[in-house]
Amino acid sequence: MVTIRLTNSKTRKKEDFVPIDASNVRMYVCGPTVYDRAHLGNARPVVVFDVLNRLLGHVYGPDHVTYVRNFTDVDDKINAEALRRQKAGSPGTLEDLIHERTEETIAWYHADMDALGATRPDHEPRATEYIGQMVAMTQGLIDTGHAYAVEGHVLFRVRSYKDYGALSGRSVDDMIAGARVEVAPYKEDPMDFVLWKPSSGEEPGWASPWGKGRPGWHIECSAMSLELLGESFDIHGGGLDLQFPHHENEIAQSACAHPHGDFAHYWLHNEMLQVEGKKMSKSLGNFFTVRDLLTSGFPGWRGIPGPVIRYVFLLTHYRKPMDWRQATASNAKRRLDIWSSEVSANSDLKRDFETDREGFTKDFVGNEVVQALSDDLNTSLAITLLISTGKKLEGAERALLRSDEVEGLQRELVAGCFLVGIDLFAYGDSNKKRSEGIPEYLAKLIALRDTAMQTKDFSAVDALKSALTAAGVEVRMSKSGVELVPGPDFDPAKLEALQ
RNA sequence: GGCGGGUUGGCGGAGAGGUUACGCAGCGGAUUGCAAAUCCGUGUAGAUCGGUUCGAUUCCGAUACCCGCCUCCA
Repeated sequence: MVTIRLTNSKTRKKEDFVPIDASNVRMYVCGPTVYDRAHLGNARPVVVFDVLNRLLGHVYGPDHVTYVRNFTDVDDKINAEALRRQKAGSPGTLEDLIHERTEETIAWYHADMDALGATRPDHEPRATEYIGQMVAMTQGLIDTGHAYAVEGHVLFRVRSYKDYGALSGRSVDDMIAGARVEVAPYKEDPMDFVLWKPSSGEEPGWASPWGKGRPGWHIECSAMSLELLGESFDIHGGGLDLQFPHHENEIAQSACAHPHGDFAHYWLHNEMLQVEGKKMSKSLGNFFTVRDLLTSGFPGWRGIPGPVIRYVFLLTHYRKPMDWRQATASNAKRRLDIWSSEVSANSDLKRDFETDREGFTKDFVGNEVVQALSDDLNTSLAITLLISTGKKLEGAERALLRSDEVEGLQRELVAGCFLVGIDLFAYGDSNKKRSEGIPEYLAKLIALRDTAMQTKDFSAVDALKSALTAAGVEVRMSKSGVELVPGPDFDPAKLEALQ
């Protein structure tokens, strides 16, 4: 069996991955707060841990991996949006509006992440469904002296956990030194963080021993991972920005509430996303959602297919800052177009793959690709290997191959792509859909060109060619024939206008 | 101020203590009604300084610069 190696934030080292129970490998990843559309940065951990989930499934069997990713549906921003809607005249109670908002956002999230080829986790718990467990865990922490209730709040006593700060490499004293921490008069120590806080009149709240209130953010993940994965599990993932304080606080809570468990054995953190070299932010004007990219893309484009976005993500190792750039996306699209056209004509292959994608992948994925992914998710190297497989199917080399060799390379390419979450056939099919209407122009162009070859008058050919180019269709002519390829800015409406 | 990460050819981006990464762009050639595309070939590297070594871009140390986190932003 392949040994997976992962960089563990807890030890800062790349380690062999040894599951607690190989028949049930367990992973928890912090999910989104569902108050609005996911932006591109939100998608990075989704793709990273989706690849890991697929790899674990490949190595241990899909039925032997449990992947949990939560929805945080208790949040001030959600409340604010619901309140705004109520004031704008939306019918229903505030609670209805909150529910409406979270349901809507979760549906968006699913649609957007599905488009990126991310498999849905086995469990997607919502914080509001685990309030009882959070209250119980909080009470337990009070009982053992790790937390205290004051003025309707419950606070975690940071000094009661000696390893606090170990994950992020800080000491409580250092943190206080440079600190921008909220100093509330009721805190024993400025670093103490909230487990439960009171809700005012119109805010949503749940009954608790400390009055009507709601859980703190950190306790949510501790309670949900305990419920679904147990006191000890294998992998905990999330963005690097969550390492402190969120993950540090999770560890403190879980370790103190369940001193006999180990909580997570391996902590994985993905680096952040940048846009054209800068941090994505609303003030810089380079902020966009996944949906924006899927439907619009770059200026002049008409949407970027999800697999193309995923491919761009895969080009950068998850522990390095990733830059989202138009040039990279263009290259990615081109590569996927080439790959899908290389395999799309093989309908037997398509049928085999679509009958059982996981089984097909298991059987035909290249060993080197699995090795690359197993080495701390080296997706960039995996892509390089796939490029080299793809290259063998192009150009002069292909002519030297026997048909069974071609078939073998095609299988390897399809399987390798699927292991990193790209379905080449589905991608090809959606491309075909986009280019509906093109074939008739192809026929027209060929006819015009044939005539022109006789008459030597190419004006009609050139006119149609530039019209097609203007509509975003790339025109490729050679001795062997004419090919029309829709580009990212292909606009069917402009094509209609030609008639 | 504290903590962490990074610095590879024009750009992006890997592996390996000694042997071509790779992709894009560039350049030369083939092909082409023109152009694009395609095909063949090809140059360029590892922040700085020091150490270990027969030999380091790869290991160790220092310096410089960049980035992130320390704010319920993934």
